[in-house]
Amino acid sequence: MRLSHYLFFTSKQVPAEAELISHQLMLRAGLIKQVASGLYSFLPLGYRILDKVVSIVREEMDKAGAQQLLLPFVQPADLWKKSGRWDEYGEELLRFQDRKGSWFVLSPTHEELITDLAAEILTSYKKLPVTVYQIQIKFRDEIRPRGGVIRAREFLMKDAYSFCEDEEQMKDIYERMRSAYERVFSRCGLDCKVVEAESGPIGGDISHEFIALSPAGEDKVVECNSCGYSAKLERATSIPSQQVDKEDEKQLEEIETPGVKSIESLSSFLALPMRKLLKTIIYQTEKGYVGVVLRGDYDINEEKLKKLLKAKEIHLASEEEVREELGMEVGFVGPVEANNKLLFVVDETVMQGKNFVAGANKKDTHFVNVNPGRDFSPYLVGDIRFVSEGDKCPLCGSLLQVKRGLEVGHLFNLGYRYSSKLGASFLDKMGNKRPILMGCYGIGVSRIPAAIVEQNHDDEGIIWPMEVAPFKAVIIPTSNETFNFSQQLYLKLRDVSEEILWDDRDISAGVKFKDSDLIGIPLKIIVGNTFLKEGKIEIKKRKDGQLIKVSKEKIVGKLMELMQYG
RNA sequence: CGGGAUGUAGCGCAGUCUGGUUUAGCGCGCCUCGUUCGGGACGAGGAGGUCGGGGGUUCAAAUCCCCCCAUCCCGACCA
Repeated sequence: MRLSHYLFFTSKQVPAEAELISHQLMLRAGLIKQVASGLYSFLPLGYRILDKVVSIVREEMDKAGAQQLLLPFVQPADLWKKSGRWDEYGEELLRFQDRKGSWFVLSPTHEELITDLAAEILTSYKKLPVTVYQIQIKFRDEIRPRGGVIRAREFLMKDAYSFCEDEEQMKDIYERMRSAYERVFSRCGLDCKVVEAESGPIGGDISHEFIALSPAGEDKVVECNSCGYSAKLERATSIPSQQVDKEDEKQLEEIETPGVKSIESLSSFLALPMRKLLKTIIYQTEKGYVGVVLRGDYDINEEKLKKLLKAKEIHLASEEEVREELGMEVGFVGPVEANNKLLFVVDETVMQGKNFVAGANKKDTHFVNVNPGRDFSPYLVGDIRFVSEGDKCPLCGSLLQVKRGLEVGHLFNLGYRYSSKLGASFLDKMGNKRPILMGCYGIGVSRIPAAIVEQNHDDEGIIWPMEVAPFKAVIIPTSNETFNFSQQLYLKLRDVSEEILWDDRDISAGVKFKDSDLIGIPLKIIVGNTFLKEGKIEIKKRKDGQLIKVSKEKIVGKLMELMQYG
């Protein structure tokens, strides 16, 4: 491809709207262009990258035995009503009417459609198991799109669905998908972690996420360097940093704390570390009000709380509710002498401590030397906190680290949630009607290029791994004297690979070098002074700057080798 | 949804507070000519703007007021 007529542009200036390095570089290299909030065009260079990721995904899915199909982007509402998600999905689901007034949605995901399809076709155990996938546009009306293509509203996703007879088949396919994912991400040049995850609104119990580690990531991951334990922060457990207080239980005492409402201010007011304070938070649940008690240095994990309580809906009680219905004072809430008013759920770390400070349920008053068991009794004790830096690994006891990352892939065992609601069942060997066991496996395809850039860049720009680079090499003539030869070389190389660009633009060599490095082309084929003096063509690697000189007779072979093995 | 900010040429910005010689500027980019030509060259000339949209105030509005739209950032209840 000759660059002089290629639809691309580069920019020295950092676009004002871009915060993340990947977003900035993708805009500066002219890979993407924003159309509206969360909507992006992929320009030819960017599209070639995306297309390579798509090919990798397709190859690995096919190898794993999945069959590609294509489901519509626009779906009728009634399927969503059947599955219950018309009401559950919320405002992220974009709904609209056609000219006849029928309701439709722009697909945020395709479980409904695929289950409906499976219900019709997969009626016998003889067909199972089956795995299908598609690479399709999705639309989620995100509250706040951010980071360019990292969190866009319209995005490209690979979603696969498996249909199994039983858990044994399910496990087999789940594992096959998992190793396919490992190959996909490693071919993309991504450094990924597999972590235990929450399945969120999609449903299901077993779930793993593939996280590309990056400080720009939106997700937090807990990991142990010595035994390899890793999990999403929401799900991670730990051995608390301070195990058991050895001190004696002291006399309960009331103290005045005028206007001291937050843990931070209480900590500095009393000159005590946050872990010696108790925070008590009141939730409204379908079982009534629940007081949640945690050490001051931990944050509450609502998902864990929900599970422990076996509650469907929980939300924080408002200040008015706390004051008017419970007669407690916000800022000074505590578990002591309050068991008659509400139940207390207590984090396990609290039970190991002694002589805490807690709210006295009176304005401007706290108790000191509060001891769990003696001064209040919990209704439930469990792990309801987020792991924090400095906690110890639940498996081996080493220090845990909290890191950021980007979710690029997700595996779910969906169970029977969709098959039972949408009537997808099959007849087993015995002639019994049973619901199909489903799995669902996503890859955020259009987010991958951004994740790669996050992990592969330097001050000059992007450094594409060979397999996803938009072009593998660019021929750069540095002067008029070498232009003609560069053209001959281009014509010759064009016959063996369409992965080579020819920078035939009438501009100075410096600009060509800079552009090539910004865009991230792995190899520069430089035809310049060295060619005029020594008859040698230079090949310079983007990654490490290594310079290789070759004669024009050997250039094709050497290039083929480098393009294949990097 | 709450808070903060921004909207002026393809991109990055100044001008707005204090309305009037501003024909609305500057840098990058773009076009022409010449000199350059191995890491974002230089000179000369040139094209490009309904100042986000609508309404209002005024002799006069990019500038003041009202409404709308768009975009970005932070937060979404940790008492």
